[in-house]
Amino acid sequence: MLPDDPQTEQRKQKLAQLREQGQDPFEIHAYRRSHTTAELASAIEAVEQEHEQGDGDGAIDWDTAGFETAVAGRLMALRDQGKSVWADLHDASGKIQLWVTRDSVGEEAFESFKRLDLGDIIGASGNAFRTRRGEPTVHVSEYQLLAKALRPLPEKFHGLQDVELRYRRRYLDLIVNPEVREIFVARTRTIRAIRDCFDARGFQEVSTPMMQSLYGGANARPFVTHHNALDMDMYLRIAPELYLKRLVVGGMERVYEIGSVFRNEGIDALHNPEFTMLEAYQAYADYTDMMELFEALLCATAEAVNGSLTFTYRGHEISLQPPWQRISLMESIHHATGVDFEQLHTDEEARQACQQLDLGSMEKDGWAALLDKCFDRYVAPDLIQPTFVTDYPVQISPLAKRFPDRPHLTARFEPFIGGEEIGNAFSELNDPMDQRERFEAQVRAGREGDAEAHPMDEDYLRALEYGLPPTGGMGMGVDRLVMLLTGSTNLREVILFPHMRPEADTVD
RNA sequence: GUGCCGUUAGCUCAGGCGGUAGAGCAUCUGACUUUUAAUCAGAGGGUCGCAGGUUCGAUUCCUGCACGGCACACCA
Repeated sequence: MLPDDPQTEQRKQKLAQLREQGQDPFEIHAYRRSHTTAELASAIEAVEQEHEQGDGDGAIDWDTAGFETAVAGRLMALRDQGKSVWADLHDASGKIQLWVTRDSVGEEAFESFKRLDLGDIIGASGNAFRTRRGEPTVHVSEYQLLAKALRPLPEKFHGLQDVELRYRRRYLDLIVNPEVREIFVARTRTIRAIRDCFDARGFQEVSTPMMQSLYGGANARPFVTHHNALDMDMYLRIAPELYLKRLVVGGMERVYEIGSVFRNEGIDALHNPEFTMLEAYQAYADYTDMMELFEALLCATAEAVNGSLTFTYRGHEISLQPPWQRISLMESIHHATGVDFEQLHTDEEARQACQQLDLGSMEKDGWAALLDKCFDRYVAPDLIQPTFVTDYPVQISPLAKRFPDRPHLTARFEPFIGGEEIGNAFSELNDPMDQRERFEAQVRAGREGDAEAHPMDEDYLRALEYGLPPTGGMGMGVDRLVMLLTGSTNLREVILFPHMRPEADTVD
């Protein structure tokens, strides 16, 4: 059990006292309210407008014009004035002021109202009115304690600042930092806009396994778990890709999935081991269709969150107005660094060519890793306005289709906004023989120490052998999109419960 | 994983060249029937992250550990 501080001890005593008096708040099962606080504020405004439009002369007499209301929420401020108490009541929609007077609730209830604590959940009913200072208020005639808060809340003015506590105790963060709730409203709107966008285009939302006996669809290390009854290790998925394409083989021509994926790697401002991925596949389409899809998705989500196609991210004014620019991956690197990866054919040549650049230690890096480093360092940070980076080399695109006339390149792109990659898309490789060779190359890379290489997936190859239509596919990190749209600079600001090491006191 | 920095009251933060600490909010007592970071008067509250070491004495110095932040590494 966690140790109690004196304030908690005091609150527990108050609860014990209530129980002795037969007023245990935890015995209450429901409270029927007539208004949320936001509804009540607009209802009060409506009364005022009616008064103004009618033959209303002068001030409203709230004793007659007011109306009965019942609200419920968390007590967030108490301003005791002796024979009257002002309180702020917060609910999910906002807040409302309560005015409790001795005359309105009676001597006994008035005294026990004063014994309530900040954080207590109460329901209150009474006459709605607006104070002289303009605050919509309920003049309480009856109230009920619905749940006792046994622990004191963080400070009302500064809120909860400690980032560790904010993430560990997100409930507290949500109670005292109203802007946090806004971010998660934006997140919900984003996901709803994504669904609307796909649904309108005739896509079917599906769920594919999160626990898999074989992982794939991305270059990442998986988490391993164990199924006891089957006595077998399983992997948490790193991507839904290979399952979704099996569905396209099965005739589900337009599918998408929004769900968690898990990657066993470091944690930082842009990475959480579990994050939310969107993937979509469209039969008879190619990667250029996916570009349009990205443009449509970003526009729809930005409208849903910010009501505009332009927004500010890290000081940059960004416009999502389509069409977005396109640049070729290797040309952009050539342009920025003078290194032309298309002319480099071995790891050694690539290392030679990169000597003059500031890439840190390169001994372990091959051609592909150096290309990545060059791009990340010299090109990506400048891709502020939405840009499709195209034509990825086949070596680093094991699931993407080649260009017939340029077989070393794939019909693949990654969109960048604000200097950050927000997704990945390509024309899907549907040639089972080519796919087998790509897997074999991955398996070789794995044997040579690439921990993120794909394993061989015979069933996926068999599915391709039944025939995958030409298909365009895309993936997007939903959390990063929400970061972008909300101006957040840390992924954990848009994930309700980001991963943390266990807190010593709370585990046995 | 490596390096640097941090951890002081429920919360937000000061402070201490080694002699066990302060403020604001919150809490408690009292005053106050239009307040809203209410106000006024008074009071209580601390294993200074944990464990060792040095020392007459450690919250302060040293070492280790835990958790967190930032950077790098790994990685979308």
